[in-house]
Parts: sequence; C-alpha cells; structure tokens
Amino acid sequence: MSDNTCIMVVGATAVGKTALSVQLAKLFNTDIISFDSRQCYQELQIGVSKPSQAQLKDTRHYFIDSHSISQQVNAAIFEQYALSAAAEIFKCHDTAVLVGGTGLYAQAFCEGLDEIPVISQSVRESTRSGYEAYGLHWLQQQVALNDPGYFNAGDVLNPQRLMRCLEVKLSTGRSIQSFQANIKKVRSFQVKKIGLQLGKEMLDRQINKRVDVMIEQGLAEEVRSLVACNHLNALNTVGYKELFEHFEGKVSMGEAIENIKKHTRDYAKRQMTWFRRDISIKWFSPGDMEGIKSELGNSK
RNA sequence: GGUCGGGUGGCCGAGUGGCUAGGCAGAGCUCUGCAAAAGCUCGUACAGCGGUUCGAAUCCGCUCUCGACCU
Repeated sequence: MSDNTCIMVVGATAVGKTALSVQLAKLFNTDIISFDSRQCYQELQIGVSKPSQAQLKDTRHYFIDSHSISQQVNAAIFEQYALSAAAEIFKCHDTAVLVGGTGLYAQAFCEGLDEIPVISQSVRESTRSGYEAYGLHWLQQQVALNDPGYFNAGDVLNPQRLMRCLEVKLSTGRSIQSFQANIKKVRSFQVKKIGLQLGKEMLDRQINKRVDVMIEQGLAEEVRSLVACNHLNALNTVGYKELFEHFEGKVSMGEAIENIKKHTRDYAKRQMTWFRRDISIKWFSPGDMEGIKSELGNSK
C-alpha cells in the first residue's frame, strides 16, 4: 500500500467544514475534493454555500462548479469522478483533502458501491411515471409481483427504494438484492476522517445566520431565475424548493425563509445521524486546530 | 367581597362518563446509483385534593389560579 492519505472532513452543514478544509489544504500544500451533492452544480450559487471566490482561486477544488443541473449526477458517478481526482492529486502530492456533507458520497468514495448495470432511461421513466400516476400502492404491487424477495424484506413504504428495486429488476431481470454483495472495496490510499461538531444551540444559530445572509445576498433572485428548472432533481434542494413554493404563491416570503431554516436544521440532524455511526471519525470542535493537527500528525 | 367564564403533554388545539384526536416544535433512527433525497419510530397530558361511579379529562364539592363583569 502506498503512503497516500486522504484527509476527509465531515460534519453537519454550517459547522465550518469549508474553512478547515482550506486550512488543511494549505498546511499540506495540496488540493481539495468536495463531496457535496449540490455544490458541484454551476447554476447553484448562493443557496449551497460554496467556498468563496478567493478560496477557489487559492486552492484547487474538484467537484465544485464541475457539473450542470441538467446533467445526471449520483453516488456512482461521484465515486468515479472523485477517484480519478484523487489519482490526479497523488501524482504530485501524498495527501489529498476531502470535504463535504453527503454521507453516501463519502461512503462511495471510501468503500465503493456494488456494480449494478446502468438502467435505461426508458425503464427509469416508466417506473417513475407509473408511481406518479398510480401511487404507492401500485408501486408496492409491482414490486411484490416482480421481486417478492425484496418486497418481503425491504422498505415497502419508501417509494424511492421501491422504484429503484423495480427499475433494476425490469432492466436486468435480476433482483437488486442479487447485486448487493456489500463488499468494501480496497483503496490504494488510507483515509483519516475528521468530524466537526458543535452544540445544537450553536449550530442552529449558525444555520439561521447563514440563511439570513443568503437572503441578503439575493438568494430569492437566484431562485427566481431557475423557476423553469424546478422539476430537476438538482433543484430539490433546501433553500430552493421553499422559494419555489413562495413564487408559486403557496407561502409568504417570511414563511419560505422560516421553512428554509427548519429544513436546514432537519438536514443537519440527518447528517449527524449518518456520521455518528462511523466509528472511524475523530470528532473535534471547529476551533480546535491544534487537536486536529496533532491527530493528523500522530497517526501518520 | 360577589357573579360568570376558563385552566388539557414544550406550544397550539379537539374532546362533555369507557373506543388513549390532530397539528406544530422536539427527539431517536434507516440508508448501495435522485441522498440538501426518500422513508420509519417516539408523547396516556388533562391545575390540586377529595367524592360519585364497575369506570372521570369529562359529573359533584372544596382549594389554587387566570380572565371578564358587578358592588
């Protein structure tokens, strides 16, 4: 195994990951790979809290502004993208910094995803439109019929999982379970995970502040300019969907802003639920640069 | 001092003798190709004390408390 190391910074939204990642990149004189499922889109700016222009100029960032909202991006695509970015970085450095809040993407990068054939667009479309037209009950019936094994074991109230199961079966003729070997891939680098953590009150305060600043910076205008794209998955994003509701006349501006704050809190909570169970993460408070440095130094 | 109303879980709010509303906020969790997504789970609370009753948040009495009005 090589000596190459990925330092991975994780934590809830608004906790201060970006600042730390830039500090670490400077410290190790290297580049950054983001694993944030929304910051990769060029069209999304104010609402997704990207690194500043100065930070982007100073430090090379991968997976920031790298895609368009009209492109398909998912965990598997990210895995390939990030692995090749890491290989690129390791040509000249022995350390890469990763930073983000999308747990599934982090997992895909560290452990890989099982190989499942690409699903044809037509199968995907028909599965989706079937659900939209006939509802959950129809979906459950289809899964019970086509993949009873999954139906009996699976999450039958979760439409997203059911659709995935159905499209795999319809497209490949095999149950999705037959692909899920759950084998962790071996990487040619080691990973050190640094978690950033703040008390609930502090984090809520930073979330509220961040949202207020986004509004001041003109988030509403940005969202208005994207109304025509509101059906795209990339726009199913906190900060955007709430303002679409406002522009559709469903809620007042004040309510939309409150909803953004609430949904950001919910999101942060889900992120922590995900990261907490990863025992390889070492947790620090955002200001504890000394602790983080010694952790990275000692274990090397 | 008197009369009349009220007091329901963190908040809002229904319930008028047995069938544990509901909403919001909050908490816990799941996670293999849409993940800033999608989904799951969690509150016997009825101001207090006593009584009636097989059974009371619901009826009766007293106490406390909030409000309105009266003298």
